[in-house]
Amino acid sequence: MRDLDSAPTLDDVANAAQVSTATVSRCINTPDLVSKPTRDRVNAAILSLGYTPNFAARFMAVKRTFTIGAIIPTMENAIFARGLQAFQGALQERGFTMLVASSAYNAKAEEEQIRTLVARGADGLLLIGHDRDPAIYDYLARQQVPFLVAWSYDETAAVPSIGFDNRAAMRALCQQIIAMGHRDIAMISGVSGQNDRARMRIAGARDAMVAYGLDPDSLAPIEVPYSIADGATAFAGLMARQPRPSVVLCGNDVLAVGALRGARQLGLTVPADVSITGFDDIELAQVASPELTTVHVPHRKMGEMAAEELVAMIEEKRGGIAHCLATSVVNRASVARIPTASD
Amino acid sequence: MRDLDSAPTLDDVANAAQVSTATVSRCINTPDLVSKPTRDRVNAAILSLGYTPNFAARFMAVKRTFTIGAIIPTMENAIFARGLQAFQGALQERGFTMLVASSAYNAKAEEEQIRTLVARGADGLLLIGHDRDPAIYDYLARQQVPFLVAWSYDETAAVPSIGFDNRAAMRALCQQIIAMGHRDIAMISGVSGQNDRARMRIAGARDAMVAYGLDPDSLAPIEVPYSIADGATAFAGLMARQPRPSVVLCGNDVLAVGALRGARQLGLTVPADVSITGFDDIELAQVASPELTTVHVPHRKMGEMAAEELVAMIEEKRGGIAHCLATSVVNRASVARIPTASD
DNA sequence: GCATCATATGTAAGCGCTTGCATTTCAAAT
DNA sequence: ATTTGAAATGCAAGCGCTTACATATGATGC
Repeated sequence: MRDLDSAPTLDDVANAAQVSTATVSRCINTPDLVSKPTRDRVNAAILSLGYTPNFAARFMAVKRTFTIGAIIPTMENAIFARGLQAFQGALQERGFTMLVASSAYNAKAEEEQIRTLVARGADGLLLIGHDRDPAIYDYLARQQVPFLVAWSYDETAAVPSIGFDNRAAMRALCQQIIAMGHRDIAMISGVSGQNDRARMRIAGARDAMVAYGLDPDSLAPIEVPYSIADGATAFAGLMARQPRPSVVLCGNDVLAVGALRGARQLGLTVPADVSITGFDDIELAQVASPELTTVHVPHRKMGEMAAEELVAMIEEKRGGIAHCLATSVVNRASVARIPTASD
Repeated sequence: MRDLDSAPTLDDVANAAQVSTATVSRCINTPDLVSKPTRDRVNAAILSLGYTPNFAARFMAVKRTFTIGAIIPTMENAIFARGLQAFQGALQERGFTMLVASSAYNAKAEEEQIRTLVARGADGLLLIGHDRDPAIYDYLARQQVPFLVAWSYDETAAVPSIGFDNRAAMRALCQQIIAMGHRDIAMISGVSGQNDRARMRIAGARDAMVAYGLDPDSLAPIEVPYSIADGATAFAGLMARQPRPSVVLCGNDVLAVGALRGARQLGLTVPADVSITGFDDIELAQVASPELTTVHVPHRKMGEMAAEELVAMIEEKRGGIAHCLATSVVNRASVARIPTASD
């Protein structure tokens, strides 16, 4: 009689089916090695006991979990959701399970999540962006856990990444804005401290300004957390500047929607009074009114590629290969053309 | 010399610090039982080796992981994100880690995720909605894993839930709609098959119609997956009905935004030509234009309470206590008052 | 009828950790 | 000086599983 006080174990099944634990294990993992009658008996026992293998025990024995951990900055906005969903889908096709943890844009928390996931035997990790304490990379190396950085691409970084060129993407958008006649450009950025994506987007905007002979320092981006409310507040601040910006570049769509709200509160019409752009092209961008001109990022594709690459790294025990995906500017209704007298 | 081929273990640390594994373990878990000099020596060894405890091994020894699993239908829309974020926050305060998996509204996948999380030693589980194969509840009971159902409240259900009364909430909204003069009511619902929330919302709408002497069958809800595109398509179908509905109740905000888009495509003005309502009150509802009249759900509160309750269930080894949170109708701009000739 | 071999099953070690119990150490009390 | 007990540490079993190796069972070929 097994202990009713806890979940059934391999042993319980073995007893019930009158075989050894080895046979039960084989029934589960390599059924071909077990004769049909025995197999049936074991399966019946498994079913009737409601047995599920204990992962931890299996992990200890084989050192594989077929689990991939993903640590994202937040679930609260849709930026990562789509990519992750695709990531998970692709993973599942390959027999892996995804577990996600969110760090709330907090470096310390992220580190803890990483340790948690590794300690739990994640076979690999998906991380967002490059910026983090080098100690974490040391740790990962020491633990020999394959990992991949996504949502960011940096050919100079030592770690493999699958993403897009945030800088070039914002540069392209900003160049187009300038070409449309805008000269007084402002920007609302996410907090760039531990966020290379935010930093690169700022850099891209400055690049474009330099290319057109504008003073990049006049961009003077204001940095706030990625939320609608913060976007609105920041926008109000920007509108007080002299000269008043004719366009506000936003670090992402959420911020842009906030800016839109800010404009409405100020009684300004977008894009007639002021133009606004986003970044990411999440659903929000099309729901907003006016619809946002933004940078389209192939989130889904990125998630799939990340899964593919990460699994390959694990299975083939090799380093990762970086991939850079193309982004594109999508023009919608939130940007106006400005007639320029000269220049 | 330890095997450089794998992560350092307790043994490695013990060797390096010249103590037994027991002492190292105590250093980590009950430092008070270890003398200062020894502790320092051990900590130094831990640091220099970059040691992290192996969770699986610890789990095997103590049967606790301080991990809670959450299985949500999707990450793709914000419905669950806010609640989960709050859930995770509250969990963290209590020393637990949250791991989430998404089932993509697929019952089979959900079952697998549940097993995965349980097998990985989750101390407890957060599930969304009541509808699922009874076998899963059996399994959970047999494995003795505490779990809590959220986003749904059902006092008659045998399992503990923390949520709100979807039926009453929709009833309240619909009653108000009728009171505003609407008689031709249509509805776009999520797929109600394995989704008690969707079903209850439909039931609530019917309740209201019955209360006002309208034929509830005329509601004839059309069911589609929760996506903007599907909402738009469904809306177009509804507008072809005779008589044309004066209001379209939507199963959630995402669908409502889709309906809004559908209306725009048809050249209809909301709410002048047709009214539209949502459910959930996620950010989208305020970003949409016109802003959505919807049912406000206290997601954040729900997440926090779920965390509190689940942890209590685990720590105190007791059953869960159901809680029902209040929802409220929030009136914004997507519903018009209709002048009724009579009655 | 016996060696040979494929097939089916069992035995037991080991994965990394915790923890009850045993042992050692050392200071305080007698 | 001896006893006593608290404090610090070590020993070793056990958590549930996999798997190399050993063993048993028949069928096959000579």
